[in-house]
Amino acid sequence: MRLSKTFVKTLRTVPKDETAKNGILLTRAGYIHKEMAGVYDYLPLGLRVLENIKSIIREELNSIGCEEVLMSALQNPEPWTKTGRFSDQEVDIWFKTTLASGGELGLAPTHEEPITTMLKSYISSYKDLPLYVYQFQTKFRNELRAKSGILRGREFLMKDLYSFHTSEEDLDDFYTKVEQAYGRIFDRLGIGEDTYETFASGGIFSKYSHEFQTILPVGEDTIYYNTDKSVVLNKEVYTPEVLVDLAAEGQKFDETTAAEVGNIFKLKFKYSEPLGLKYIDENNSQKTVYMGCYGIGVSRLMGVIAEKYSDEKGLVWPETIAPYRYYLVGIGENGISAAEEFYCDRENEVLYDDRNVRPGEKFADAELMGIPYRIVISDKTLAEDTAELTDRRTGESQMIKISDLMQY
RNA sequence: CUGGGUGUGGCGCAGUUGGUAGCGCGCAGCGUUCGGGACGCUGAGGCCGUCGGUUCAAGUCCGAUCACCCAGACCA
Repeated sequence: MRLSKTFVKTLRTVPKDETAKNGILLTRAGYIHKEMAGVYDYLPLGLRVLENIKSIIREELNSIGCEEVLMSALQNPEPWTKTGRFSDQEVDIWFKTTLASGGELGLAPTHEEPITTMLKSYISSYKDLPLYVYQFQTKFRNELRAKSGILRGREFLMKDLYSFHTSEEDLDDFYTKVEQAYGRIFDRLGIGEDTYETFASGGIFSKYSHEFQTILPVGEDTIYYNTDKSVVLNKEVYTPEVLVDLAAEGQKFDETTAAEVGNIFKLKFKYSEPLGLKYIDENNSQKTVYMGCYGIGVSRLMGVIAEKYSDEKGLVWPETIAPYRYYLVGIGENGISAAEEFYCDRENEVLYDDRNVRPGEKFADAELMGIPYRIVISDKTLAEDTAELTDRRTGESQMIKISDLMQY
């Protein structure tokens, strides 16, 4: 991308209505634009980060046999009524609206009901199972109070995966596969070190669920962990009985705040039963499908990573999700034409600052935007037949041969 | 939802005892600059969140309402 051609601009001042670091930096660097509280637009750079996060998740889920779909955001109340979840007393974060003809609609806060209902059209035999279906989808939740930049929005992007099985053992097996896939995903996103699989309350049909919590000062959850972090649990289940359950009684636990980036549930029959998702087994008898669900907050992850990877100068994206790998600056007539030559055919990995502004401004924006590597080609470096390569994270520069650079 | 705070050009702000809006950044033009957010000159851009009231006169006073921020509660 040529910076001279995009509508996005960086801001020197801190927006008045952002106080969380992720909101401030992402806004200043031109990744997001706020529409209203908890509702954001993703600009070209922000969209690329989101897409990079999605790609990593997609690769890992596809590798364990998941299939991607895209379901509707508008919700027919009927299946939700069957599970009792269309009630505002049950689920108090619905956005609801009416059809021109008078009927009521909801904007999906999650998708257990519609996917269970949808798959009734496709699952009839044990031969159809297991099945793992996921999507990246905008969810709507009418939060009483949106806050913390993109960490807690009313409209946000989520990956939700649902699995369907003929037995509890099969559900357990797949659940383990997802746990492992999630571990790989968070590693690749650069937050593996600080992300813990955490015991949390499980709802009606299973004792516990698991959350993936990333340690973060502005996180909304409180978690407890033992000395070697082999047992980590959410405050909501930090009770003597649970510690006994986990064979961790008497151990010393420390407290910290964390942001929930993923949550996995063994639903079993919670939705398949009331919605009638059944199959015929080998003996020609009707059985109810076992289900699991597995979420990852995609837009929240972008905020969490922005919070974690940043310094006083701006963002510092991990290479795996950075919108571009290189930030290119040409200085002087010859420097600029060499930069043009390098940029040619590398539009997808190079953010080329071809604006007619002074170098200092470009350097400042390169740092604010958090592009992993900055390449500067100037008449001065060309005199040595080199270009300067600077690492955003360490700030260290090295001179590389122009001929080597052009090989990249 | 409870408590506190804030709404004035694209962004950040000032605006006195009520008298018809100003600064910095940004933006446009010209010139000088050009490896760490340069500078000079010229210029464009706002019925002051919204509605109502008081007044000869309201950004300023009164009432209502909406939005945004923070803390808390809530978070299927």
